[in-house]
Amino acid sequence: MDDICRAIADPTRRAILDELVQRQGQSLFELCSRLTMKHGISSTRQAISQHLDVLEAAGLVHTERDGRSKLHWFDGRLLQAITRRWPAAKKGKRR
Amino acid sequence: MDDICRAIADPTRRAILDELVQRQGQSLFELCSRLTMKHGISSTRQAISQHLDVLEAAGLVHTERDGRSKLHWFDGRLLQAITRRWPAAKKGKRR
DNA sequence: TTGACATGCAAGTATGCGCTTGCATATAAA
DNA sequence: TTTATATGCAAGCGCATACTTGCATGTCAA
Repeated sequence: MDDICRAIADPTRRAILDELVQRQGQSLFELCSRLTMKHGISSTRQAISQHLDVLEAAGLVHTERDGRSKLHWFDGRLLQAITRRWPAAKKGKRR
Repeated sequence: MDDICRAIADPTRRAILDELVQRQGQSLFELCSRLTMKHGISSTRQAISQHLDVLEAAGLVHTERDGRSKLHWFDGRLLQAITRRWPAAKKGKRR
């Protein structure tokens, strides 16, 4: 839970998740160019790679090697734990 | 969205949300003692107060003054945006 | 093999953030 | 009023972390 919440605390990592939702199975290079083009992110390849490590360690991204590329898939199942832990209903104020 | 994700990235703030879910309308002092007793958190009152400011700025906690106390309510509606933005389904890997 | 391509590793830097400390403000009781 | 209670404000410290830089590893084609 700690890893998940910290992983989505960074705006670049949230953009990476957005990108993977739009197109699963992207390589590091694909992600870098699409993040630059569509999300206005000007980080280096190494920075994106480190973000992907964080997302993978949190269980939000799964990977698979394909030759000299490494492909990435988003998996949002663990995010459900957030709304399960803190129900949305706002209880009325006591008066 | 940025405020929400950063707000739940801290373990003490997550414990505060847990406490408010269990008992809404707590004052700062109530929260401090209950966090110490039940969650093993040994932060000062000022630290908890700063965490509450972050949670309130993110819209996850609403407050109301009551004499010299300030009461706090949890509101988890904005947390729904997380699972709405990133659907849980994990698409199959392409082979 | 050589060369190009895609990623991995590691050290250094710098900003952000959680926390403490000290004092100030506001409300309620004596 | 004086005293105690509950919270607010602000400066400073230390650590975590996002980022860059440079080099290394691994894969494929010619």
